[in-house]
Order: sequence, then C-alpha cells, then structure tokens
Amino acid sequence: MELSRRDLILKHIVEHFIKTALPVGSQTLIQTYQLTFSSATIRNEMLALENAGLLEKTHTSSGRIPSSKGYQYYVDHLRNKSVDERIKQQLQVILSQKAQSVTEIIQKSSEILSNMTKLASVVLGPNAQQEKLMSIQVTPLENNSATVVFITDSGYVENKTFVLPKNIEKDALADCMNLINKRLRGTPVSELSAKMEAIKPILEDFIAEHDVVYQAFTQAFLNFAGERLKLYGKDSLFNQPEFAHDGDKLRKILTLLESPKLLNHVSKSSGNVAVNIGDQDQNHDLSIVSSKLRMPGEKEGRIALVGPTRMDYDRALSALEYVTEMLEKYFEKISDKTKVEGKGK
Amino acid sequence: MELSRRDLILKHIVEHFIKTALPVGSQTLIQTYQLTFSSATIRNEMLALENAGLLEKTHTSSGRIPSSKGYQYYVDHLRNKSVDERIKQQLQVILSQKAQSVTEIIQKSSEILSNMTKLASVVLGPNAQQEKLMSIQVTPLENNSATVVFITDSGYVENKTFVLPKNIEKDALADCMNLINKRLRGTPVSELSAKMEAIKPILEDFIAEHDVVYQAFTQAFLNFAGERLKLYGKDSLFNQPEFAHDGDKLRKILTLLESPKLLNHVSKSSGNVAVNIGDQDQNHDLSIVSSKLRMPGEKEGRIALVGPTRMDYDRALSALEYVTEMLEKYFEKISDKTKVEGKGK
DNA sequence: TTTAGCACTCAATAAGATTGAATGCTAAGG
DNA sequence: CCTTAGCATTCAATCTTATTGAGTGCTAAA
Repeated sequence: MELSRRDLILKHIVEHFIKTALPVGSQTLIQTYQLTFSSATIRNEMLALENAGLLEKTHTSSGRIPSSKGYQYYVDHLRNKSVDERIKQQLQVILSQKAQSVTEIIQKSSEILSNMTKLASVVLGPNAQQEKLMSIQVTPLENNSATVVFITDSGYVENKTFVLPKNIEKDALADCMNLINKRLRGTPVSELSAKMEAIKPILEDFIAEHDVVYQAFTQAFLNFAGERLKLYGKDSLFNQPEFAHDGDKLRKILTLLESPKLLNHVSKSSGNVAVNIGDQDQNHDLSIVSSKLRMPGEKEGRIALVGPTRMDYDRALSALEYVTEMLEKYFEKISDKTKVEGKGK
Repeated sequence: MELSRRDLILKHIVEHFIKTALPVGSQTLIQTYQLTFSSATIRNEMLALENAGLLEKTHTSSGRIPSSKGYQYYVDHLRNKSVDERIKQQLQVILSQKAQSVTEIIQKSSEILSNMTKLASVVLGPNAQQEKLMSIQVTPLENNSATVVFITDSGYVENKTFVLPKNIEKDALADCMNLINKRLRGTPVSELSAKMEAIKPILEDFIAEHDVVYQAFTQAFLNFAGERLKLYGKDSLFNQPEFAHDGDKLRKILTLLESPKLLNHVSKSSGNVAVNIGDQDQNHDLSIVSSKLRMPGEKEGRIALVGPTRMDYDRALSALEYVTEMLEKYFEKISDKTKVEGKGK
C-alpha cells in the first residue's frame, strides 16, 4: 500500500529523528530523502501534522520532533517490520545448543536482543508464587554449618546456608528435616511461610534451639518472593546521546531500572505486544516495548526492551516479535516431544 | 603528637579538597580553618609541599590539589582514624542476627560499608577452585527436565537445569548419577572438569544420549570458575561530582567495575590493608582501598571500597578496618564454638 | 494546490570583556 | 632566618555581545 504524502513525511521525520536525535526541518528532509515537492509544501504538511498532535517543536523556529502520539502512530501504521538477519542467525545458534534450561534460553535470547538493539532488556519470569516446592535437601558442611536447597517444580533453585545451633544432634536434625519435607513438599511457594509457621511448635519437640532452623527456612522463603526480574545491557543506555551527557537523568533511569517500579510497568502492560511511549512516571523520555511470552507448563512471562523515547521502534519491535515467536515455537516443540514420549511409555 | 605546620596545612588541604572537590587556595584555608599565620606563609609552605611532590596545581594560578603521593602521605601519617558510630551500630545489628551464613554476613557488612562511605564496595570471596564438592543431587522436574545441584564444602551452591534426552530410562539415570557421585564427591572444584572428562566414556554405557548429561555438568562446572566477586553500591559513584557530569568517564568506570580487571586490582594488593591511589590502568581518578579478611576454615577473602581518587580516605579506611576487625573477631568466636563442641563429642 | 520569496525567530557558536581567587616575588619587619 | 604585607600577574569561569544558519510562517503568484 502506498503511503499518503502526509504519512510519508511523518515516517521520514520519525526515522530521521531516531537516527540523529536532532529536530528535523523541511530542507533537511528534501535533501536527505530527495523528495520531489518543495520545502514550503513540507512545511504545510508539518503544520497539519503538528495540529493533529503528531509532531512538536522544541522552540518557535526549530524543526519538528515526533510527539508520543506521533511515535505511537508510527509504530501502529508506518514502521517497516524488518528483522535484522544477525538476530535470526544468533537466535538459531542459541536454540540449537543442547543441555540448557528454558530459563537459560530465555536469558540468552534476552542478551541477544539487548546487544542487537542497544537497549536494556528485561525478562520478567513467571510468578514463582504459583510454583510448587519439589524438593528440600539439607547438606551438612564443615564448620558446623549446613545448607538447605529448595527446588520448585520448574527448576528454580533457592538456597540458604546457616550456622547450626550448638548442641544439635545429628539424628534430631534428620528427623526434623524429614518432618519438614513431608509437610512442605508439593506446597505452592506462596503458602510456604504459613505452613512453616504451623510446623514451628512441632519443631520445638525435636530441637532445643529450633529458632535458628525456623529462621533459616523462613528467610530462604522470603527470597522466593523476590521478583524474578533479570536485566541485561543496562550499559547500552549510556550510549544514547540523550542520557550520556546528563548524569542526573542517567542516574534516575538506572535507579528506575533496578527498582520494582519497572516491574509494574512491564507487567501491567496487557496484550501480546505493548508499547509504552514516554509515559513512565517521572520519566517522559523513557519507553518500554514488551511482549508476552508463553512458556512450557502454561507459564507466562514477559520480555521487554527499555530505552529512550527516541528509540528505534521498528528495530526493537521487529526483533522482539521475532524472538518471542521463535521461542514459543521452540517451546511448543519441546512440549510435543515430552507428550509423545509420555504416550510411548 | 603535634603536627608540624607543614603537615597541618597538607592535612587541611587534603580534607578540604575531599569535601569540596575544588582546588584549595591560601585565603580559603585561613578563613575556613582560622589559621593564625598569614596567607603568604601558607603559600610558602604550599610551594614546599609542591616541590616535595605532595601537592599539584591545575593551572599556574590555581589553588592546590593533593597528588597521589599527597593522598598517600595523608593516609599514612595524617588521617584521623575515626569510626562513624552508625557503622558500629549497624554492624552490631547484623552480627547479632541468627541463622545466617558467613557469606551473608560478609555481604551485609559490605552493604553497610557501601552505604556509609558512599563508595562502591567489592567483596572478593575465597577462591572456589580449592573447595571440594560435597554433594551432587539430581531432582527430576515436570516437563521432562531435571535440575542438578552442586554444593561445595563451604556451602557454595551452583545449579543447572537441563532438558533430559528423549528416551532416557529412570533407572539408567539414577545409576549414572550414582556413578558420578562416587567419582566426583570430595573432588576439588578445579579438577572437576578433568574428572568429568575421564568419566565420559563410562557414561556412554548407561545412556544413549549421554552427551546432554555430560554437557549439562561441564557447563555447570564452568560457573564455579566464575569469580566470586560481589559488587554493592555501584550507584554511589553517580553522586561523586567528578563522575556525575562526565558520561564518558562514568561509563568507563562502571565497565571497569564489572570487568575482571577489577578483580586483579583487588586481589593483587598485598598486606592487610592496601591503598591504591589513582594508579588503576587508564583510570587515574579511581582509588581502591582493600583489606584482607580471614574467614572460617582458613579461607581468605578481601573487602574493598572503590571510589574516586578524591575519596574520604579517613572515613573509608577507618570503616573498612573496623568492619574487617569485627568480622574476624566474630568468625573466631564461631570457630571456637565449633571446636569446643567437637571436643565435647 | 503548490511553491517561490521574504521577514522573522532563536539555539548554538564564537569572540571579547570582566571578575576574582589564586599565585610568585620582593622587600620590610620581627 | 622566618614571617608577612603588598603588588603585579595569571587564568578559569562567567558574563556579554555578535554572528551564523537552520528553521518557521505567511503572502502572493503560478
């Protein structure tokens, strides 16, 4: 489909601004894109686009820059949807490797995304709260301490090392662990703390200093609650000219990236692919592009790319869409295998 | 002991520059510290100090700033050695908590250090290579995958989830794990890969697609090799005026902080307490203050504080010395307990 | 509807002028 | 011999002003 002249101009402006970070004027447009109509015509169109709220000026006599609405329009109607070949290749390499977990695959993909787009990449894992505890194992160590290892049904591992109470009996500890194992195995992560609380009085029968054991466990459970948010390529943002020379802004953004707020922004976005342009609280110059990712076991996560409002949406979106699509296909294949094998047994 | 006038002036200059980050002039000194001698006298002393290589000028008619040598002299002879009460309190709180591992205690202490000094704090754990493997446990998961958990004698946990080969037999896997367990338990981490290589041909007897298992293990072993370097309060550096407004420098430094080079700098320093002032490769404006830390089990680590050359050495060193001293005392207490109990049995 | 032409705006850059905190040096005084 | 008042000098930082050039909007003609 042919673009209308107005859309064409908007497209050029958005793409040029994305490249240069400088306001775009009518002259520049003609020269760089060899347009056939005159600068005055472009100015007229620009005025129209500005009235429609798609463009903005930084000052009276400056060139135009896209507004949030303008970016949105570009994303929805104008972008090219071209996937970088290198991403295809690199993803292929990752997916062909053996002996890796779902988590690892997702994280590696996320790194590729970050590298190729020069944006920060965020992986929001499925909520650990709904996973069930599969295994609790205690290993005594030297120096009178011990390590407990917890594994959930999806293979998420949490561990906690603690110094044993002074006069603990080996047998008592073993009995104690047996009890805990019986009671907690199969419990959803979200209910662990409550169950542990219930067991507490029974513990007292086994161990004099039961408190240490109780605390070691509850503290470990707390870690499950921590968001499963992984961040990659944070440093890419340094190279963005809008942040590089503004230490204050950079700091703000890095802080945001590490704060739970980011989680809200990523997780609240609905739909398969969501684009949040410059409406992050406080941060008008930050955009988040995120995509849902269906994982094996009916789990659901999100992958997101975070960068300046002036990010290459085409590149970012295309890459993100491609990667999530390929991952989902790959996961389906894995699940199929499992099923087939299950029938065969 | 009374300081000589020259030393006094140097001390004032260093401390004033640390506070303000501005070159210090003779007038300023008199006013802020109500010195009794005249500005000309100070200028004379300054000249002497400059000739001795302890002070520098940024340009012909500027005030003086300390040179690396000047800082070093300050650190060695002039600093106050005053420990912030808040650090004492906070450390007390940490040490009185129960059910925590040595690692956790060190990490929490490191966070306190970072918070209180506004510097980045680095913990270099003891070399994992010398630890012995204590336990290998395989837990089958849903979705046809499994998790292996490795625990070393110091309670360091590494884990790896992988998708199982298609037609694997449960029994075969169990036998296989038994074998591996027998062969690898007690092995120093550094020799794991070699031993695994040796076992490889035997694996083939058990499992058709032995490669997946082999790879999963060797990949997990690779993680042991990763430096046990923990970084805290990286963001503190943003607040340092010398970095805040220089995006380029900031980026360089953050990169350095995450790179293995940092490890070299921290680990190569000898002696109990080491101060490396501004001699980091490429980074003349970065200093590292580090201290050895004797841990239980004759292990040895280091804690370091990283910041601009113009850091508050008194604060940093005093805090670091205090914390490591207290930690070592605490660890000794723990070890004593263990010994006493051991005899009692 | 398009566009040439023109007056106007304004950020960015460059060039000069001013300021002020600092220095070094000299000479006088303790 | 050490200290210090006084003075000429230096130079980054700041402010001031001029210049430039890419941009706009508007009008009138094609």
